[in-house]
Amino acid sequence: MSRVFALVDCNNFYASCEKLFRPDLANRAVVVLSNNDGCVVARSKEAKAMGIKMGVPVFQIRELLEKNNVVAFSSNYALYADMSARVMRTLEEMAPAVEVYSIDEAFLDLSGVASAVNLTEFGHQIRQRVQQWIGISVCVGIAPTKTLAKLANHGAKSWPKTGGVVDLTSKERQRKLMALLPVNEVWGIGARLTKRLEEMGIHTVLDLADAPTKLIRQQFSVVVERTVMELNGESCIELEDIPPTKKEIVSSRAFGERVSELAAMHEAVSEYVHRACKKLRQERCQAKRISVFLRTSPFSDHHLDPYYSNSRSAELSYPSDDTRDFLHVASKLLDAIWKDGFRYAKAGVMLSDFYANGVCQQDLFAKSDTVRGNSVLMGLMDQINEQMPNSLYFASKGTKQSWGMKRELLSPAFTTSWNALPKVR
DNA sequence: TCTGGGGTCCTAGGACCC
DNA sequence: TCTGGGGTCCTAGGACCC
Repeated sequence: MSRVFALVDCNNFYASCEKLFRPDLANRAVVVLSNNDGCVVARSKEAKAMGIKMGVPVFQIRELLEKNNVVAFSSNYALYADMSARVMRTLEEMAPAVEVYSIDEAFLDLSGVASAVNLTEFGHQIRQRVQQWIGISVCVGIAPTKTLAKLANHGAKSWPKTGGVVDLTSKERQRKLMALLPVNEVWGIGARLTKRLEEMGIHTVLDLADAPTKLIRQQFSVVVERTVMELNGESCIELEDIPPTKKEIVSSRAFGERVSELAAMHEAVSEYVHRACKKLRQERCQAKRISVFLRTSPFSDHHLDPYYSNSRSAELSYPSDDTRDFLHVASKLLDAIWKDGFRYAKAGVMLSDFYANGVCQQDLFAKSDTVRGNSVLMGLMDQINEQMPNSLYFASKGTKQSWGMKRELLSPAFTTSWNALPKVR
Protein backbone atom coordinates (compact mmCIF):
# COMPACT_ATOMS: atom_id res chain seq x y z
CA MET A 1 0.00 0.00 0.00
CA SER A 2 1.39 3.39 -0.88
CA ARG A 3 1.78 5.80 1.98
CA VAL A 4 0.08 9.15 2.44
CA PHE A 5 1.09 11.63 5.14
CA ALA A 6 -0.38 15.02 5.94
CA LEU A 7 1.43 17.75 7.82
CA VAL A 8 -0.88 20.16 9.64
CA ASP A 9 0.88 23.32 10.82
CA CYS A 10 -0.70 26.21 12.73
CA ASN A 11 -0.22 29.64 11.22
CA ASN A 12 1.80 32.12 13.31
CA PHE A 13 0.88 29.97 16.29
CA TYR A 14 1.99 31.97 19.36
CA ALA A 15 0.83 35.25 17.82
CA SER A 16 -2.51 33.64 16.86
CA CYS A 17 -3.01 32.41 20.44
CA GLU A 18 -2.47 35.91 21.81
CA LYS A 19 -4.84 37.45 19.24
CA LEU A 20 -7.55 34.92 19.96
CA PHE A 21 -8.20 36.47 23.38
CA ARG A 22 -7.73 40.03 22.21
CA PRO A 23 -10.21 40.68 19.37
CA ASP A 24 -9.18 44.33 19.50
CA LEU A 25 -5.83 43.25 18.01
CA ALA A 26 -7.38 41.43 15.05
CA ASN A 27 -5.63 43.46 12.36
CA ARG A 28 -2.69 44.68 14.41
CA ALA A 29 0.90 43.56 14.07
CA VAL A 30 1.73 41.28 17.01
CA VAL A 31 5.05 39.71 18.04
CA VAL A 32 5.82 37.23 20.79
CA LEU A 33 9.19 37.40 22.53
CA SER A 34 11.50 34.71 23.89
CA ASN A 35 12.32 34.32 27.58
CA ASN A 36 13.80 37.46 29.09
CA ASP A 37 11.95 39.30 26.30
CA GLY A 38 15.17 38.81 24.33
CA CYS A 39 14.22 38.10 20.73
CA VAL A 40 11.23 37.66 18.47
CA VAL A 41 10.01 34.06 18.34
CA ALA A 42 6.64 34.55 16.61
CA ARG A 43 5.06 37.16 14.37
CA SER A 44 1.52 37.76 13.13
CA LYS A 45 1.15 38.13 9.37
CA GLU A 46 1.04 41.92 9.73
CA ALA A 47 4.37 41.81 11.61
CA LYS A 48 5.90 39.56 8.95
CA ALA A 49 4.77 42.01 6.28
CA MET A 50 6.76 44.75 8.07
CA GLY A 51 9.89 42.71 7.52
CA ILE A 52 10.39 41.69 11.16
CA LYS A 53 12.55 38.59 11.03
CA MET A 54 12.29 35.45 13.12
CA GLY A 55 14.83 35.35 15.97
CA VAL A 56 15.91 38.97 15.71
CA PRO A 57 16.96 40.56 19.05
CA VAL A 58 14.39 43.04 20.29
CA PHE A 59 16.89 45.80 20.98
CA GLN A 60 17.79 45.88 17.30
CA ILE A 61 14.23 46.61 16.17
CA ARG A 62 12.86 48.56 19.10
CA GLU A 63 12.36 51.69 16.99
CA LEU A 64 10.57 49.79 14.25
CA LEU A 65 8.23 48.25 16.83
CA GLU A 66 7.42 51.60 18.39
CA LYS A 67 7.00 53.48 15.12
CA ASN A 68 4.57 50.90 13.77
CA ASN A 69 2.68 50.37 17.00
CA VAL A 70 3.52 46.70 17.10
CA VAL A 71 2.05 44.89 20.10
CA ALA A 72 4.62 42.70 21.89
CA PHE A 73 3.96 39.85 24.32
CA SER A 74 6.27 37.84 26.56
CA SER A 75 6.01 34.10 25.89
CA ASN A 76 2.99 32.67 27.70
CA TYR A 77 3.91 29.06 27.34
CA ALA A 78 1.06 27.71 29.48
CA LEU A 79 -1.47 29.37 27.16
CA TYR A 80 0.17 28.00 24.00
CA ALA A 81 0.45 24.48 25.42
CA ASP A 82 -3.24 24.48 26.31
CA MET A 83 -4.31 25.76 22.86
CA SER A 84 -2.00 23.23 21.25
CA ALA A 85 -3.64 20.36 23.15
CA ARG A 86 -7.06 21.49 21.89
CA VAL A 87 -5.87 21.57 18.28
CA MET A 88 -4.29 18.13 18.62
CA ARG A 89 -7.43 16.61 20.13
CA THR A 90 -9.41 17.91 17.16
CA LEU A 91 -6.96 16.32 14.71
CA GLU A 92 -7.07 13.03 16.59
CA GLU A 93 -10.81 12.90 16.05
CA MET A 94 -10.33 13.26 12.30
CA ALA A 95 -7.39 10.99 11.45
CA PRO A 96 -6.62 7.36 12.29
CA ALA A 97 -3.09 8.09 13.54
CA VAL A 98 -1.54 11.37 14.64
CA GLU A 99 2.02 12.24 15.59
CA VAL A 100 2.29 15.45 17.59
CA TYR A 101 5.53 16.69 16.10
CA SER A 102 5.86 20.03 17.87
CA ILE A 103 3.68 22.48 19.74
CA ASP A 104 2.13 23.73 16.49
CA GLU A 105 2.53 20.82 14.07
CA ALA A 106 1.25 17.29 13.63
CA PHE A 107 1.78 14.54 11.07
CA LEU A 108 -1.28 12.49 10.13
CA ASP A 109 -1.14 9.03 8.55
CA LEU A 110 -3.77 9.01 5.84
CA SER A 111 -2.56 5.85 4.06
CA GLY A 112 -5.69 3.93 5.02
CA VAL A 113 -8.20 6.56 3.98
CA ALA A 114 -6.43 7.91 0.88
CA SER A 115 -8.42 5.74 -1.54
CA ALA A 116 -11.74 6.57 0.11
CA VAL A 117 -11.59 10.36 0.26
CA ASN A 118 -10.56 13.25 -1.92
CA LEU A 119 -7.36 14.32 -0.18
CA THR A 120 -7.58 18.00 -1.05
CA GLU A 121 -11.15 18.12 0.20
CA PHE A 122 -10.16 16.34 3.37
CA GLY A 123 -7.41 18.91 3.90
CA HIS A 124 -9.98 21.69 3.66
CA GLN A 125 -12.24 19.90 6.15
CA ILE A 126 -9.35 19.80 8.62
CA ARG A 127 -8.73 23.51 8.17
CA GLN A 128 -12.38 24.39 8.61
CA ARG A 129 -12.90 22.32 11.69
CA VAL A 130 -9.82 23.58 13.55
CA GLN A 131 -10.73 27.16 12.63
CA GLN A 132 -14.32 26.72 13.74
CA TRP A 133 -13.74 24.77 16.94
CA ILE A 134 -10.51 26.30 18.19
CA GLY A 135 -10.17 29.56 16.29
CA ILE A 136 -6.70 28.79 15.00
CA SER A 137 -5.91 28.76 11.27
CA VAL A 138 -3.78 25.93 9.92
CA CYS A 139 -2.24 24.87 6.60
CA VAL A 140 -2.19 21.30 5.32
CA GLY A 141 0.43 19.59 3.13
CA ILE A 142 -0.24 16.09 1.78
CA ALA A 143 2.35 13.75 0.21
CA PRO A 144 3.72 10.16 0.13
CA THR A 145 6.58 10.95 2.58
CA LYS A 146 6.96 13.17 5.62
CA THR A 147 9.70 15.22 3.95
CA LEU A 148 7.47 15.91 0.93
CA ALA A 149 4.49 16.65 3.20
CA LYS A 150 6.61 19.31 4.90
CA LEU A 151 7.39 20.79 1.51
CA ALA A 152 3.73 20.67 0.49
CA ASN A 153 2.84 22.50 3.69
CA HIS A 154 5.44 25.14 2.89
CA GLY A 155 3.76 25.59 -0.48
CA ALA A 156 0.33 25.88 1.14
CA LYS A 157 1.64 28.59 3.47
CA SER A 158 3.50 30.54 0.78
CA TRP A 159 0.79 30.70 -1.90
CA PRO A 160 -2.62 31.98 -0.79
CA LYS A 161 -4.24 30.78 -4.00
CA THR A 162 -3.80 27.20 -2.75
CA GLY A 163 -6.39 28.00 -0.06
CA GLY A 164 -4.05 26.57 2.56
CA VAL A 165 -4.01 22.99 1.23
CA VAL A 166 -1.50 21.38 -1.16
CA ASP A 167 -1.81 17.77 -2.31
CA LEU A 168 1.54 16.55 -3.57
CA THR A 169 0.70 12.92 -4.21
CA SER A 170 1.41 13.22 -7.94
CA LYS A 171 4.99 12.93 -9.15
CA GLU A 172 4.60 15.81 -11.64
CA ARG A 173 3.41 18.23 -8.99
CA GLN A 174 6.24 17.15 -6.67
CA ARG A 175 8.84 17.97 -9.31
CA LYS A 176 7.17 21.23 -10.24
CA LEU A 177 7.20 22.45 -6.64
CA MET A 178 10.72 21.17 -5.96
CA ALA A 179 12.08 23.08 -8.96
CA LEU A 180 10.69 26.31 -7.47
CA LEU A 181 12.08 26.01 -3.96
CA PRO A 182 15.66 26.57 -2.74
CA VAL A 183 17.35 23.57 -1.14
CA ASN A 184 17.38 25.13 2.34
CA GLU A 185 13.58 24.76 2.52
CA VAL A 186 13.98 21.00 2.88
CA TRP A 187 13.31 19.48 6.31
CA GLY A 188 16.72 18.40 7.62
CA ILE A 189 18.80 20.77 5.46
CA GLY A 190 20.04 23.63 7.62
CA ALA A 191 22.47 26.49 7.02
CA ARG A 192 25.67 24.42 7.10
CA LEU A 193 24.46 21.73 4.73
CA THR A 194 22.96 24.34 2.39
CA LYS A 195 26.36 26.00 2.06
CA ARG A 196 28.12 22.76 1.25
CA LEU A 197 25.38 21.65 -1.16
CA GLU A 198 25.53 24.96 -3.02
CA GLU A 199 29.26 24.56 -3.42
CA MET A 200 28.46 21.28 -5.16
CA GLY A 201 26.06 23.07 -7.53
CA ILE A 202 22.91 21.90 -5.76
CA HIS A 203 20.62 24.91 -5.47
CA THR A 204 16.99 23.85 -5.77
CA VAL A 205 15.19 21.06 -3.97
CA LEU A 206 14.92 19.29 -7.33
CA ASP A 207 18.72 19.41 -7.70
CA LEU A 208 18.98 17.58 -4.39
CA ALA A 209 16.26 15.06 -5.29
CA ASP A 210 18.11 14.24 -8.52
CA ALA A 211 21.57 14.00 -6.91
CA PRO A 212 23.02 10.47 -6.86
CA THR A 213 22.34 8.96 -3.42
CA LYS A 214 25.76 7.32 -3.47
CA LEU A 215 27.52 10.66 -3.76
CA ILE A 216 25.32 12.15 -1.03
CA ARG A 217 26.00 9.22 1.31
CA GLN A 218 29.72 9.55 0.74
CA GLN A 219 29.85 13.36 1.12
CA PHE A 220 27.41 13.63 4.01
CA SER A 221 25.65 11.04 6.19
CA VAL A 222 22.86 8.50 6.19
CA VAL A 223 20.55 11.26 7.39
CA VAL A 224 20.97 13.32 4.22
CA GLU A 225 20.79 10.19 2.09
CA ARG A 226 17.44 9.36 3.67
CA THR A 227 16.22 12.88 2.92
CA VAL A 228 17.06 12.42 -0.77
CA MET A 229 15.14 9.15 -0.85
CA GLU A 230 12.15 10.79 0.81
CA LEU A 231 12.21 13.59 -1.79
CA ASN A 232 11.91 10.84 -4.38
CA GLY A 233 8.75 9.52 -2.78
CA GLU A 234 10.29 6.63 -0.88
CA SER A 235 9.01 6.79 2.70
CA CYS A 236 11.88 6.22 5.17
CA ILE A 237 10.66 8.16 8.21
CA GLU A 238 7.74 6.49 9.94
CA LEU A 239 4.90 8.11 11.82
CA GLU A 240 5.66 8.05 15.55
CA ASP A 241 2.20 8.15 17.02
CA ILE A 242 3.45 6.80 20.36
CA PRO A 243 5.90 9.33 21.74
CA PRO A 244 9.25 7.67 22.51
CA THR A 245 10.49 7.97 26.07
CA LYS A 246 12.88 10.82 26.66
CA LYS A 247 16.63 10.22 26.77
CA GLU A 248 17.59 13.43 28.47
CA ILE A 249 15.98 16.32 30.29
CA VAL A 250 17.50 19.79 30.17
CA SER A 251 16.61 22.72 32.32
CA SER A 252 18.46 25.92 31.58
CA ARG A 253 17.78 29.60 31.32
CA ALA A 254 19.50 32.83 30.43
CA PHE A 255 19.54 35.13 33.45
CA GLY A 256 17.51 38.34 33.59
CA GLU A 257 20.65 39.99 34.95
CA ARG A 258 24.24 38.74 34.74
CA VAL A 259 25.38 36.60 37.67
CA SER A 260 28.83 37.09 39.22
CA GLU A 261 28.34 35.63 42.70
CA LEU A 262 28.77 31.95 43.43
CA ALA A 263 25.93 32.02 45.98
CA ALA A 264 23.44 33.30 43.39
CA MET A 265 24.65 30.71 40.90
CA HIS A 266 24.07 27.96 43.48
CA GLU A 267 20.49 29.16 43.83
CA ALA A 268 19.98 29.16 40.07
CA VAL A 269 21.44 25.69 39.58
CA SER A 270 19.32 24.45 42.46
CA GLU A 271 16.22 25.87 40.76
CA TYR A 272 17.11 24.03 37.52
CA VAL A 273 17.63 20.78 39.43
CA HIS A 274 14.13 21.18 40.93
CA ARG A 275 12.58 21.69 37.49
CA ALA A 276 14.48 18.86 35.83
CA CYS A 277 13.67 16.36 38.60
CA LYS A 278 10.01 17.28 38.49
CA LYS A 279 9.96 16.56 34.76
CA LEU A 280 11.84 13.34 35.39
CA ARG A 281 9.14 12.14 37.79
CA GLN A 282 6.43 13.13 35.31
CA GLU A 283 8.17 10.93 32.74
CA ARG A 284 8.13 8.14 35.36
CA CYS A 285 11.84 7.72 34.91
CA GLN A 286 14.93 7.65 37.03
CA ALA A 287 18.26 9.09 35.92
CA LYS A 288 21.79 8.18 36.82
CA ARG A 289 23.78 11.00 35.26
CA ILE A 290 23.65 14.74 35.83
CA SER A 291 25.68 17.52 34.28
CA VAL A 292 25.90 21.18 35.12
CA PHE A 293 26.95 23.86 32.64
CA LEU A 294 27.43 27.61 32.68
CA ARG A 295 28.64 30.27 30.30
CA THR A 296 29.13 33.98 29.87
CA SER A 297 27.55 35.79 26.91
CA PRO A 298 28.91 34.68 23.52
CA PHE A 299 27.77 38.01 22.04
CA SER A 300 29.66 40.54 24.12
CA ASP A 301 33.06 42.00 23.27
CA HIS A 302 35.42 39.44 24.77
CA HIS A 303 38.16 41.98 25.45
CA LEU A 304 35.89 43.81 27.86
CA ASP A 305 33.87 40.82 28.97
CA PRO A 306 35.99 37.67 28.69
CA TYR A 307 34.32 34.47 27.58
CA TYR A 308 34.18 31.36 29.71
CA SER A 309 32.09 28.25 29.29
CA ASN A 310 32.35 24.93 31.02
CA SER A 311 30.41 21.86 32.01
CA ARG A 312 30.93 18.79 34.11
CA SER A 313 28.96 15.66 34.72
CA ALA A 314 28.85 12.97 37.37
CA GLU A 315 27.14 9.67 37.92
CA LEU A 316 25.08 8.68 40.92
CA SER A 317 25.80 5.21 42.28
CA TYR A 318 22.17 4.27 41.50
CA PRO A 319 19.39 5.79 39.34
CA SER A 320 17.15 8.17 41.23
CA ASP A 321 14.30 10.64 40.84
CA ASP A 322 14.86 12.24 44.22
CA THR A 323 15.58 15.96 43.94
CA ARG A 324 17.88 15.82 46.96
CA ASP A 325 20.26 13.27 45.40
CA PHE A 326 20.80 15.54 42.41
CA LEU A 327 20.98 18.77 44.42
CA HIS A 328 23.90 17.37 46.34
CA VAL A 329 25.88 16.31 43.27
CA ALA A 330 25.00 19.42 41.23
CA SER A 331 26.32 21.65 43.96
CA LYS A 332 29.69 19.90 43.88
CA LEU A 333 29.82 20.02 40.08
CA LEU A 334 29.14 23.74 40.11
CA ASP A 335 31.98 24.35 42.58
CA ALA A 336 34.29 22.41 40.27
CA ILE A 337 33.61 24.55 37.19
CA TRP A 338 32.99 27.91 38.86
CA LYS A 339 35.52 30.65 38.22
CA ASP A 340 35.37 34.04 39.92
CA GLY A 341 35.50 37.25 37.93
CA PHE A 342 33.12 36.45 35.08
CA ARG A 343 29.68 37.83 34.26
CA TYR A 344 27.66 34.68 33.67
CA ALA A 345 24.73 34.90 31.26
CA LYS A 346 23.30 31.40 31.39
CA ALA A 347 23.49 28.10 33.24
CA GLY A 348 21.63 24.82 33.31
CA VAL A 349 21.53 21.18 34.24
CA MET A 350 20.98 18.06 32.17
CA LEU A 351 19.78 14.66 33.39
CA SER A 352 20.60 11.59 31.31
CA ASP A 353 21.13 7.82 31.42
CA PHE A 354 17.49 7.01 32.13
CA TYR A 355 15.90 3.91 33.62
CA ALA A 356 12.19 3.17 33.72
CA ASN A 357 10.87 3.26 37.30
CA GLY A 358 11.44 -0.03 39.07
CA VAL A 359 13.54 -1.59 36.34
CA CYS A 360 16.98 -0.94 37.75
CA GLN A 361 18.56 -3.37 40.16
CA GLN A 362 18.75 -1.84 43.61
CA ASP A 363 22.00 -1.65 45.41
CA LEU A 364 22.31 -4.78 47.53
CA PHE A 365 22.77 -2.67 50.62
CA ALA A 366 20.07 -0.07 49.97
CA LYS A 367 17.23 -0.23 52.46
CA SER A 368 14.13 -0.76 50.39
CA ASP A 369 11.87 1.10 52.82
CA THR A 370 14.09 4.18 52.58
CA VAL A 371 13.74 4.09 48.82
CA ARG A 372 9.97 3.83 49.01
CA GLY A 373 9.85 6.61 51.59
CA ASN A 374 11.72 8.90 49.19
CA SER A 375 9.35 8.35 46.32
CA VAL A 376 6.35 8.96 48.56
CA LEU A 377 7.87 12.23 49.76
CA MET A 378 8.68 13.40 46.23
CA GLY A 379 5.23 12.42 44.97
CA LEU A 380 3.62 14.36 47.81
CA MET A 381 5.75 17.40 47.06
CA ASP A 382 4.71 17.30 43.37
CA GLN A 383 1.04 16.97 44.34
CA ILE A 384 1.11 19.96 46.67
CA ASN A 385 3.00 22.05 44.13
CA GLU A 386 0.43 21.09 41.50
CA GLN A 387 -2.28 22.76 43.58
CA MET A 388 -0.22 25.60 44.96
CA PRO A 389 2.64 26.19 42.57
CA ASN A 390 6.01 26.78 44.13
CA SER A 391 4.80 26.37 47.69
CA LEU A 392 7.17 23.55 48.58
CA TYR A 393 10.86 23.29 47.74
CA PHE A 394 14.29 22.83 49.23
CA ALA A 395 15.84 25.98 50.61
CA SER A 396 18.88 25.84 48.35
CA LYS A 397 17.14 27.48 45.41
CA GLY A 398 16.63 30.68 47.37
CA THR A 399 13.54 32.82 47.76
CA LYS A 400 14.43 36.09 46.05
CA GLN A 401 15.93 34.80 42.80
CA SER A 402 17.36 38.14 41.67
CA TRP A 403 18.70 36.33 38.60
CA GLY A 404 15.20 35.23 37.50
CA MET A 405 13.99 35.93 34.02
CA LYS A 406 12.25 39.02 32.72
CA ARG A 407 8.69 38.69 31.44
CA GLU A 408 7.32 42.17 31.47
CA LEU A 409 4.76 41.84 28.70
CA LEU A 410 2.98 38.68 29.77
CA SER A 411 -0.66 38.13 28.85
CA PRO A 412 -3.03 36.78 31.54
CA ALA A 413 -3.58 33.04 32.02
CA PHE A 414 -6.73 32.97 29.89
CA THR A 415 -7.34 29.25 29.78
CA THR A 416 -5.50 27.77 32.75
CA SER A 417 -6.32 28.49 36.36
CA TRP A 418 -2.90 29.36 37.70
CA ASN A 419 0.61 29.66 36.21
CA ALA A 420 2.60 32.36 34.64
CA LEU A 421 1.29 35.35 36.51
CA PRO A 422 3.61 38.31 36.10
CA LYS A 423 6.30 38.38 38.71
CA VAL A 424 5.77 41.01 41.37
CA ARG A 425 8.82 43.22 41.48
C1' DT B 1 22.64 47.48 28.16
C1' DC B 2 19.73 44.34 25.71
C1' DT B 3 20.71 37.99 21.47
C1' DG B 4 15.59 31.55 23.90
C1' DG B 5 14.96 26.81 25.45
C1' DG B 6 14.58 21.99 24.79
C1' DG B 7 15.34 18.18 22.20
C1' DT B 8 17.35 14.20 18.67
C1' DC B 9 20.62 11.74 15.81
C1' DC B 10 25.15 10.67 13.75
C1' DT B 11 30.13 10.44 13.61
C1' DA B 12 34.87 10.59 14.95
C1' DG B 13 38.11 9.49 18.11
C1' DG B 14 39.91 7.74 22.50
C1' DA B 15 40.04 4.02 25.97
C1' DC B 16 40.14 -0.51 26.64
C1' DC B 17 40.19 -5.44 25.66
C1' DC B 18 41.82 -9.67 23.47
C1' DT C 1 64.79 -1.56 19.28
C1' DC C 2 60.85 -3.68 17.74
C1' DT C 3 55.35 -1.66 18.58
C1' DG C 4 48.91 -5.35 15.01
C1' DG C 5 44.28 -5.35 14.16
C1' DG C 6 39.68 -5.59 15.23
C1' DG C 7 35.82 -5.00 18.20
C1' DT C 8 33.03 -2.40 21.66
C1' DC C 9 31.82 1.23 24.51
C1' DC C 10 31.74 5.95 25.73
C1' DT C 11 31.93 10.87 25.03
C1' DA C 12 32.28 15.24 22.73
C1' DG C 13 31.04 17.81 19.08
C1' DG C 14 28.44 18.96 15.13
C1' DA C 15 24.38 19.01 12.63
C1' DC C 16 19.48 19.42 12.59
C1' DC C 17 14.50 20.47 14.31
C1' DC C 18 10.69 23.66 16.39
